[in-house]
Formats: sequence, structure tokens, C-alpha cells
Amino acid sequence: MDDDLYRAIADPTRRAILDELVDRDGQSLFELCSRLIMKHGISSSRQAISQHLEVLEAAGLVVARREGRYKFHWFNGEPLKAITTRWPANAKKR
Amino acid sequence: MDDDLYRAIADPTRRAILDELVDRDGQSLFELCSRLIMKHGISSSRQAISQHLEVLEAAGLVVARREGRYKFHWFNGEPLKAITTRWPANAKKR
DNA sequence: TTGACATGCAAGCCACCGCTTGCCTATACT
DNA sequence: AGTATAGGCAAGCGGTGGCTTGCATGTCAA
Repeated sequence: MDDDLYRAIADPTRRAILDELVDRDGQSLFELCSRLIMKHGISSSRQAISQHLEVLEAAGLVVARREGRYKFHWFNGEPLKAITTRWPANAKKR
Repeated sequence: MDDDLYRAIADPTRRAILDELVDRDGQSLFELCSRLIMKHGISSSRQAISQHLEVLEAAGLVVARREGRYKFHWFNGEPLKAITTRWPANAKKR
């Protein structure tokens, strides 16, 4: 099902990656790594971030495109709609 | 932070519990167990469901109250707002 | 072409998570 | 009182997830 979505946002590092991409869209892998260390205090290896990005891509939350020797990543929040449509976020009327 | 929230909805069984409570609010533990088996094809033990409910309570997604020898559970979708306010779910304007 | 740079691939390790099992407590019924 | 019901507590096990490590691939610049 949309199991990939919930698994993707379950990890705090992946959520920070989404935050970073919302703040600055179209970053490359290296750019993401350095900015995650700077602004989010995350000290993971490049491979770790790369694996996180794979999970985010599988969930459709990140769209990536290879360009030369760089790979750029963009945020896509559309899969998140599945969450709000599944459960009522507002208090129910009595 | 709101780490409990994302951890709570990461598990498919817990998401089914939320579905069940939205469909029929105020169920007891036993009622939840049997209905999860019937309608959702989930065959977990009572203890497993109980532990799932603990996680959901920690996230604030389920409010429980003990009444006699029963414990009733209600759905609360308000914590889900944190997700929609954190990331833009709609396509961004260009 | 040689080297440096940006990324990919794959195997292994360790901690956590979901689940079971067994026993215990508390409330209701007769 | 005794018994059945509804639920809680705690220890243990197996599988998965996140991370590292090491090496391979591909691209650009000199």
C-alpha cells in the first residue's frame, strides 16, 4: 500500500532531509550532506544520506534527476495528502 | 520532538487500529482485537494490540480511559496537524 | 590520460521493534 | 466465597532498519 510513505517519514534524519529540501530545493547529494551537518546537527556519512534518499524516492516524497556527475533532488509533498485524507485531523463534531 | 507521532503511524497494524477507531469510536481492547481480525485480517495477540495502543497513546493519537474492568479508546487526530503544517502537501507554485 | 571529484553498489554489524509467552492484578457475575 | 472476564507487566526471541566500510563506476578538469 502506501507503506513506503509512512516508513519514509518515520526516521528523523529523513524528515530533516525533507525540511532541507523545502528550504532549498534542487540540492545535490554533497550539498545536502554538508547542510544537514551545518543546520541540523546531523553527522551521517554520505552513504547513509544516499540510502535515506532512496527511501524518500520510493515514497515519492523526493524526485531526483542525474545531471552529469551530480544528482539533484526535489521535494514533492503530494504523497502526504494520503495521510490527511485517511484520518480526520480536526476535532469531530459532537 | 514529535518523534512519537511518526513512529506511531509507521506500523501498518497501528494504522489499522486508527482506522477502526475512526469507524467506531470508544472501543474496548477486546472489541478492537476481534474487529481487527474480522475486518482487517489482522491476527495479533491481545498483548500485541495492547502494546500498539500504548504507542498510539504516547503519540496522542488515541485517548484511553479505564472504566470498571474495561478500557475504552478514542481516536484523536489533532497530532496529525503537525505533519501538514510541517511540509507543504500541495504542489508549489512556480 | 591522469587525477580529483560526485556518486553507486554490496556486504556486514548492531540496536531497536514487534511479537510471543508466562504470570499477575483487578473487576464483575453467580 | 469462587470463577470467569478484561486487562497489565516483564522477559525473551527473531527480523528488520540504519549505519558503516570498502571498493567500483562515472564524470569533469588539467
